[in-house]
Amino acid sequence: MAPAGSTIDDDLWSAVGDPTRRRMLDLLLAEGSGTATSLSDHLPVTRQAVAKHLAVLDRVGLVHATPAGRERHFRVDEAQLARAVAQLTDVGAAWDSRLRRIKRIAETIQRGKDKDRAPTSDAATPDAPGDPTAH
Amino acid sequence: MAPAGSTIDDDLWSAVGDPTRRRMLDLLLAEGSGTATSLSDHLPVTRQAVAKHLAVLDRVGLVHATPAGRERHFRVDEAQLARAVAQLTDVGAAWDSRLRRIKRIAETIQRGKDKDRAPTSDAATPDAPGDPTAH
DNA sequence: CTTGATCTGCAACCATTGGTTGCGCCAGGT
DNA sequence: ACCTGGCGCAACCAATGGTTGCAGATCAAG
Repeated sequence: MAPAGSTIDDDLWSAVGDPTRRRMLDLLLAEGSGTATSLSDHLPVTRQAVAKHLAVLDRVGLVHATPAGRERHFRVDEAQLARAVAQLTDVGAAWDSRLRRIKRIAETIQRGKDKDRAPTSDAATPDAPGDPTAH
Repeated sequence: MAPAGSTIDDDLWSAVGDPTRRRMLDLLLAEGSGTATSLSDHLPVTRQAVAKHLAVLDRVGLVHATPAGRERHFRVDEAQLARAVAQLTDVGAAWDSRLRRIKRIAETIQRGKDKDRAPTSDAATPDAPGDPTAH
């Protein structure tokens, strides 16, 4: 267990990795903005839990708060979310291509002479519209 | 906090959501197969931790083990991983389209902005067909 | 066959985190 | 002035990622 290399933006990933947080982002995107309590109305968790999640999302810059009277309105930082999405599709694309290559090799080996490819079950999405975000 | 909708395939997501598990899948894909100890050699965590992660991945069917002598070799279930990748890009696409539409709306508003401003009217937009976290 | 080196699984234990309840505080509408 | 609704903070609980330590297999030699 030697190398400690980590994908620098793991924070973004794990921020988006939580189902609740994904749904929160969804709601925020759908409604434009919202407070902890307003979000908790549409979620199966308490206001305080939502507040914590908002804190997390805020820390990685996926949302940011604007105080309005006695309320704190949150809205999504679209640019940052775009970055996250880019990473998502990035990883997806990487794995996808690997799977594709492996599958190709397997076929090549199996039928040592036929080179054309057959419809290989449930392939994922085609090439991701990949964003040039590292890797 | 009312609706308790939990996306069925959240398991797949959170399985892939962990950075360590992602790197494990990466290693397995790269090397074809591996054991807990062999993987832990290339990871910053102990063998036992890797074993636990392998258990998780096994439970959701992303990998499966084949006993070989006194070792247990794990290899990736490509089909299942393909499904996971599909979900990844799926969510990514959903958010992406939302971001795009929002941008469009923003432009529209800016064009006609001088007078009346819609409070949260854009909130009522019927938006995407389904819960993007669902599939 | 015995010994020793590994590879494995199991158990106890710690730290983080998602979640809850409960409280006190402050902004506002009546 | 008063009550109401929204927030933050603190205590507390359960699950999980991670560690160390140990007992049980199994292979390779001696």
